[in-house]
Amino acid sequence: MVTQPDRPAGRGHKLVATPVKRAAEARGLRVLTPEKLRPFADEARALGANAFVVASYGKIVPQALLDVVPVAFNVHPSLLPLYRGATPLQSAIRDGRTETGVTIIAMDAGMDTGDVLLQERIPIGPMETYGELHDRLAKRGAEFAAEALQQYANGTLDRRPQSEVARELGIGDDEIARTLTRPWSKRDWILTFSDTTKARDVVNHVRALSPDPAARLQWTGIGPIKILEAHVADGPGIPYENLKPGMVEHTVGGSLWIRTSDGWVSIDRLTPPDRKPMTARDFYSGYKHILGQGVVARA
RNA sequence: CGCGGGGUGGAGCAGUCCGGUAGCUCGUCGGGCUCAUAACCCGAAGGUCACAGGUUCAAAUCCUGUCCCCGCAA
Repeated sequence: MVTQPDRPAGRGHKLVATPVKRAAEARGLRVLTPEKLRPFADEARALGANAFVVASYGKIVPQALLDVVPVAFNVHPSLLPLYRGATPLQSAIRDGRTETGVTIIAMDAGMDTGDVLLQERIPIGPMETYGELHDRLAKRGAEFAAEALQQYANGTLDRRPQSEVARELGIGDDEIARTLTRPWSKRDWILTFSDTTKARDVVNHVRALSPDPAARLQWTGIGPIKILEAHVADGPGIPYENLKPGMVEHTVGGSLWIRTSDGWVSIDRLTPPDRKPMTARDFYSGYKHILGQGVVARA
C-alpha cells in the first residue's frame, strides 16, 4: 500500500497520517510513503508488483513509475471523457448534471485520458450534495476497481479508447473540453449574485460544495457564512421587485430568503463564523438583532 | 510549543474588562383572545454558567491547569 507521508495537520501542527495509511495499518498491510514518486520507481520494481490501482493520490504519477507495471488502474468519479481533472464531482453538480458515472481507466501520461476498462452510469439526485455523491461513488469505485482487477487476472478485461466511448455516449469534443475540471480556489467558494444569477445556479453551487468546504456568503455585518443546504422556493410572499439580487429577507417564520434574478432561494442550514452548523431558524433566533438592517449578500 | 475564535436552560446570544439575586429573543407546556393563525395577551417549567483546583465575606466574572468545538495556516 502506497500513500503520502504523514503531514503536519490540524490545529497543533501535529503530524497526521493519511486515512489510507491508517486503514491499511489497521489491516496489517505494509505501508510505503515515498516522498517523491520518480525515485520510487526502482523500489516499486523490486517489489515485483503486477499492477497498480490508483485512487485520488493527489500527485501526478510519473511515466517512469507507470512503466514498472503492465497496467495501472485508475478510479475516476465521472463518465469519462466527461469531467476529467481534479474536481469532477463538484463540477458536475455545479453544472446541474443529472447523471455522472464511475470509470476505471488504464492510466497513461495524460490527465485522465487512458483507455476505458469499466464504466457505469450513475444518476445524481436533484438534491444530492457533493458529500453524499462522493461517498456513493467512492463505495462503487472501490467495488469496481476490485472487479477490474479480477477481470484482468482472468484475461477478460476489455479496453476501449476514450474517443470510442465518447462516440457511443454521443459526446463531442467541445463538451469534453468544456467539462475539463480544475481545482477550486477559495474564490470559487463564494456565492455571488449578479443580475443573471438564477436560483437554480445558487442551489447547485451550494450542493457542489456541501458539506465541505461549503459555499460562502459574504454577509454584511456578520461575515463569511457557510451555506450547507438551500433550495429553490416559491418565496416568502412579499414584494419581490423592491429587492435587489442578493438581498436577504428574513422576516417570515424565521426563514432566510435570498432573491435571485429569477426567484427565491431558501437558506435551510448554515454555519456562522466561529460557530457550529445550525438551521436557518436557530440562526435567526441569535442573529436577528443584526439582520433587519438591509442585510445584503454580495461577492 | 504555528495564529485566532468559542463552550451560559431545548436553540441562538448578552453578561466576563470594572466580582455582589442568572438576563434577552425564540422554542416548549398551560390558559386566554380570535372564523382562524406561524399573530396577539397572561402564566409556568427548564441552567452544578465545559471540567478541576485556587484567591475572596462573595466567582459565569479574577488566577492556574485540563477537556471539547470552530476558523486560519500547513
